[in-house]
Amino acid sequence: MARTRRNLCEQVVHDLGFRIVMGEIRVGDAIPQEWTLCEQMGVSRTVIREAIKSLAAKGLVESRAKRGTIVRPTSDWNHLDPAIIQWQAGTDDDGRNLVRLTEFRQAVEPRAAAMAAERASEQEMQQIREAWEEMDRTAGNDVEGFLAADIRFHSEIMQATGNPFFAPVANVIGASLESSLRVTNCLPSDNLSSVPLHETVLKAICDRQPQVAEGAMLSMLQDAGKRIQRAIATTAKAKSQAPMKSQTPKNRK
Amino acid sequence: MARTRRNLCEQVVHDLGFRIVMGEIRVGDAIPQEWTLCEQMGVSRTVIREAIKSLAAKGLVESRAKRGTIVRPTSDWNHLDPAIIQWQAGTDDDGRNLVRLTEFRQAVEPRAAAMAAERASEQEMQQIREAWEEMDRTAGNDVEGFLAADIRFHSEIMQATGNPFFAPVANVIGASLESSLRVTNCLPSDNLSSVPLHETVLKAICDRQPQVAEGAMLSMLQDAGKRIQRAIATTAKAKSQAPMKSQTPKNRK
DNA sequence: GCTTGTGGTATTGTAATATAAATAGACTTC
DNA sequence: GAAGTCTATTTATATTACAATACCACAAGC
Repeated sequence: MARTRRNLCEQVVHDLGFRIVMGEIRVGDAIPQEWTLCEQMGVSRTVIREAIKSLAAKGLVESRAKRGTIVRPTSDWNHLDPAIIQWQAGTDDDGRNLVRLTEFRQAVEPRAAAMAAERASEQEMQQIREAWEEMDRTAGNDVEGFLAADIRFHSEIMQATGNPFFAPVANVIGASLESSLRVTNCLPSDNLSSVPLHETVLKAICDRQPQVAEGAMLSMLQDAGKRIQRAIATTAKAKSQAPMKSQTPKNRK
Repeated sequence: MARTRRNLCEQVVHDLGFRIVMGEIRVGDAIPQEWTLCEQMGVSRTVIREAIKSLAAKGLVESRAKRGTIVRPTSDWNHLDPAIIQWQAGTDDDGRNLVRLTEFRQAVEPRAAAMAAERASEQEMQQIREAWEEMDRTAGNDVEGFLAADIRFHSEIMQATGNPFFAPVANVIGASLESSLRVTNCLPSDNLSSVPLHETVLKAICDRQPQVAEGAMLSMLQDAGKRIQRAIATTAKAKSQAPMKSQTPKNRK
């Protein structure tokens, strides 16, 4: 699916990675051996091997001579790797993954906001403020632009913690917001309500009030979590109400 | 340095990765080109390329034809990757990295403990309990064994959240505890005091008391944080007091 | 002078092939 | 039947060749 990637290797990584994450190859099982993959995908062994090295670096697989390349237990996967998150989002038909993403954010972001309030530099506060201004500008009309600004707002806060271990959380935020947009299927006007919530967090950080920032971030995320739960419940109901209507094949352009 | 790794590629990954993380090659700069690395390390281009693919998968570098392979900004690094954490620990001479590790744990683990209390399965609770029993058994005599059990205790809690996005946090925990052991340089008897703290967390999880688990985990980590701060302060003072005494080469067996 | 195009060139990307090392599984030996 | 040995298969490494790409310098045109 999707457009051709920058090079062959990335394409193979994406293809194999997705097949593993979606469960086509189960944990502990071996993926097809190198030559088989070469023939299946029409590329040289060099490309296959380099792709497998990429997947191994992400913790997805492990290669050993003669035994083949086996899929490692999911607890070893680097779940915060952008690629893995993307592949998982692609298999998230019932929104369960989105719930987990949000849950993780609720655990991490409040404290991160507090830390940002404690020691964001002037420049970092400026970055956060600019992201918020962009949200304010695009709310109500430009859904794509608002999404990008929203992601940037939260990512800048992670940056402002001054602790690099928070950086990978930005990947979760991005995936969560994108996925959320798809699931809740909201109107541009729905964004308007979240602008003041973000403003509260922004002000608390700039005023160096960690407690306030933490609380505001938490309630913002809990609010988002509730919206997602509602959206999932309704789509699940819609599905169970009309399970016999083939697959709604019509209005897909 | 260190013993030879499983294969050539891993050795090269480790070597290059460490050089990048320690800052020998700065962000934005290009690493030596493939042939140069081949000659420097005495391996074929195949090995170098596969190693670079590994590093690229971890977000450390990015290759483009003709431009070379450049080091990506640190915000793109997968800071929760076990290898990167290990390399960073290797450059952490002043304990600043350990402080960051602990800080991150303080942000994540309390909520994780609460989640575990909410929905750990019987089996998961049993795993946590077994880890604690192992801590109890080794405290006071077996430093290595206690460390392993401690790591397992916290990792099992991450597992018990039921949310895979918490899994990579286990890497931070492992590195933090190992590094902490080195920095605080504690006696086996010092472990005795942390057993009851862990027991409180264990009991709260098994009794399904999220609030209690969260609070207990937080105070445990704050306690650890204080100990680390103290240890760093004293070593820093020791260093500044005697900066001319070559490198204390003596009592290292 | 400045922009735009054009080709040379160095570097990574891909391919093909050969050989080495490792190991699962069959086989042999006692 | 247990332990060691052999063999075949698969990954690991090496080598070579060529393709694609993008930096750079130089030339052409405004």
